[in-house]
Amino acid sequence: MTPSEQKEQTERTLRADARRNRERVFEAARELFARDGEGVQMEEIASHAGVGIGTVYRHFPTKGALLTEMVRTRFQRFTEIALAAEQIEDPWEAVATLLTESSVAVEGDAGFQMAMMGVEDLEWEGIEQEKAAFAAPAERIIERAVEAGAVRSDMSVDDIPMLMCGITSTMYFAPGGAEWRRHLDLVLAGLRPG
Amino acid sequence: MTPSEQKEQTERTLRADARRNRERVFEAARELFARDGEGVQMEEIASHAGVGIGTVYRHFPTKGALLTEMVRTRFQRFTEIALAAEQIEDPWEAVATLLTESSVAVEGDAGFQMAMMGVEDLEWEGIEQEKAAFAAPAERIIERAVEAGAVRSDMSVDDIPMLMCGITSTMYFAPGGAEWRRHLDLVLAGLRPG
DNA sequence: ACCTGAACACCGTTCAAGT
DNA sequence: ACCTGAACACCGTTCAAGT
Repeated sequence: MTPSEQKEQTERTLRADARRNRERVFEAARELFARDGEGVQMEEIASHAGVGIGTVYRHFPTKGALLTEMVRTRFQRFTEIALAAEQIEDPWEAVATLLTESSVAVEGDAGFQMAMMGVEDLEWEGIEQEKAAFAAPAERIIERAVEAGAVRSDMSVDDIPMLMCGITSTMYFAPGGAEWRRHLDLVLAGLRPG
Repeated sequence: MTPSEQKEQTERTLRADARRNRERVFEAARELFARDGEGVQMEEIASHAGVGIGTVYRHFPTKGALLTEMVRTRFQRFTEIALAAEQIEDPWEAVATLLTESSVAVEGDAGFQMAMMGVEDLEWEGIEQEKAAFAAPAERIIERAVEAGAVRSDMSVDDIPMLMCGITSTMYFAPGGAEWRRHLDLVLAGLRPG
């Protein structure tokens, strides 16, 4: 049974009140992680969700599992962005939009920023599927740009998380500011054919 | 009294055995932070230094203070690198060497990497002097490169910590690997005049 | 089945007692 | 003056008792 099958099964079997609680816990965690980073306390998440601390642990075995869930939903957003960027006609614009929109998506979420930089060693195992779903359109965007001579010929899809991680580190270091746009500009310039 | 004057005075006034202990604690912390990151326990630092936990706290009021001291010595290394790079004749090579050597200096130190990325909010207050000492030669290197048309005309000294932070995030995410050199390559390409 | 919160474990920090 | 380590505080996690 794959993790996602297991999860679906769980969701189906869950009693209505339990499902509501699970959802509330996750929403509370998402909000608090976004606002305050990975440092929020489990007790705070519980009270924000209106449940006891034990209920948080019933649905998510560790704090890390809660983080992994949060990262999973963020990754789905990346995939949406990639699919939309693929529709852009100009090959370079597609690449630039992919990176810019992805950065914007990360901008307001301190917890996700920390996760992207690998601060805690996050459980990436539950996220393989989402990574693959993102990689497929991203790969097509890059291949098209390479063939059109719009980016350096050695650009690969593996450059994206690497560069995103760098831009994210600027967001995290200078929160609320626009310094990361400067970083993005430099990185985009570095991707042009040389 | 500036922090450094205070520190010097402390060092002078310290009893010989106390000074030796202080040094041992700092060395132990430096090694362990470098190897294992900011996660090392104070107790581990103490036993590695061969002193009681109370002695660690006698010399450094918090774990953060120990991290700040470690970062200070790392910054001094950056300044050495900048002064050496300034002697390089080719203006572009000076810039490239500055960034490359700085990256290499960060490579083996997980704790410093985390500090650079702002994981814990580090006390940067004690490090203003070291930052200024680095900024001076770095500024001269960049100005020369801008005037020679070797880098984009809007490059500034503030780009350096930003870009270093990004490269560091790659090191931290893919430790032991050479992926960060690819990141550096891209960044250097982005600095070329456009 | 699921929920709750008191209790436990772990680690940063303090402080009374020792030299 | 300086050192030590037992004790405290804080936060992630568990589990016995409740519905």
